[in-house]
Amino acid sequence: MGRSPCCDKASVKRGPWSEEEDAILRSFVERFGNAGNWIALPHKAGLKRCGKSCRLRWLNYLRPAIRHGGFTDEEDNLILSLYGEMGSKWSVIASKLPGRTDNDVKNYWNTKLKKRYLAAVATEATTPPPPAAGDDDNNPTTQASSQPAPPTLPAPLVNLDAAGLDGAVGDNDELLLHKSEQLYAELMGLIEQQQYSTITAAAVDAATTTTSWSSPSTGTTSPTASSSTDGSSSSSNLPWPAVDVHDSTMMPPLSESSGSSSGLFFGSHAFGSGSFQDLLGSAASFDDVMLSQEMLLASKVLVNMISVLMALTAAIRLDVPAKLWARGANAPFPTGHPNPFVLERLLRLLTSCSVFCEHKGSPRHFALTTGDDES
DNA sequence: AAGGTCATCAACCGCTCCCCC
DNA sequence: TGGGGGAGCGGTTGATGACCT
Repeated sequence: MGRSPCCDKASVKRGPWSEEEDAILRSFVERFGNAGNWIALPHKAGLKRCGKSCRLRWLNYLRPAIRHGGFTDEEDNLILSLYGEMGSKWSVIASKLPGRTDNDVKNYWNTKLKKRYLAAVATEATTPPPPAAGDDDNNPTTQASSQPAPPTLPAPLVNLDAAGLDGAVGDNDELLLHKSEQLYAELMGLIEQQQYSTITAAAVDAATTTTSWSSPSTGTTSPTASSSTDGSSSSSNLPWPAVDVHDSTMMPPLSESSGSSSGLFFGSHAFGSGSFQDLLGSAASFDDVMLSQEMLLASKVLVNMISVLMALTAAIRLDVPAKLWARGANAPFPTGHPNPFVLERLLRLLTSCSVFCEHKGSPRHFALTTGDDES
């Protein structure tokens, strides 16, 4: 029992369209549109084609202002970014690219960009885990804020060094822009992943009633699951506390005034008294966060990391496109709970940003320092 | 030169969404 | 309110050409 087919497949022509058929379809649609019904259009136009086929042919090929091939680097980056943000929503992605069709974008992804994307994932999979807990010499926070030399850090998700960023970094703005786009895409992917992390409703309710943003150090709960040295192993079962990530008091002051340092400033007022630095120091080994059972704290680390990463990736964009910036600032924040795996990855991504800013020589790497340093 | 392999992309298929009756 | 049907979408297929052996 299936639904009836949209057309009689025995009586319609299939396969590539001829120039004559294109001309008939183009002429008809330009005069009458789809006449209110794509299914009926081929009969009215005198075409021996399925209505769906006519629609597809018009939308993907005959429609005016359609561009085929020749994707620019900017389009590549946007597709990568949007894919990381929303996945294979090709129609939505195509709508952001004037003249591009969803079919074109989908094909381009499958034949070109997907390989690049998978290569990045493969590179990430071969990188070593973050250093063990208590290895203060590898604390990225303290070194990024007080030492000019790049610290010894966990391997970045996006291998910036492999792209030749050491040395004459400032000479290759295109590369820098590309890398920042990669970071941004990775970040949006993490946010999406975070949104799908699971937690029981009971744990949510329990945590919500016992935690408070204003006193992070006291808002603790005891997870029933044991801590793991592998952050990804038990993530879906941990009863992370609820945290209202839409609470404006938790948000750093994102601003579009990229020319002003204050617009990218993340002071102690945004994170609580120095909590970001403290947390990042702890999170240099994510296990520390787990073992300390400072679950609420960890929740805030996640949110703050996302905020900082958004600003960082926007800051190191050399031209900071307004639309991208706005998208970063307004992107939906996770409403779930920190998945340890995601948190660990975020830490490493943040590390990448930190190193990147150091390489870039950007004065904005103060984003990794405390608010007190800026005043 | 011929056969094989791979990349590309137009087109198709089947499903879901959503509007209308 | 529920069902029918068109529109739209994402995944997949297949034809074609380029490249390799």
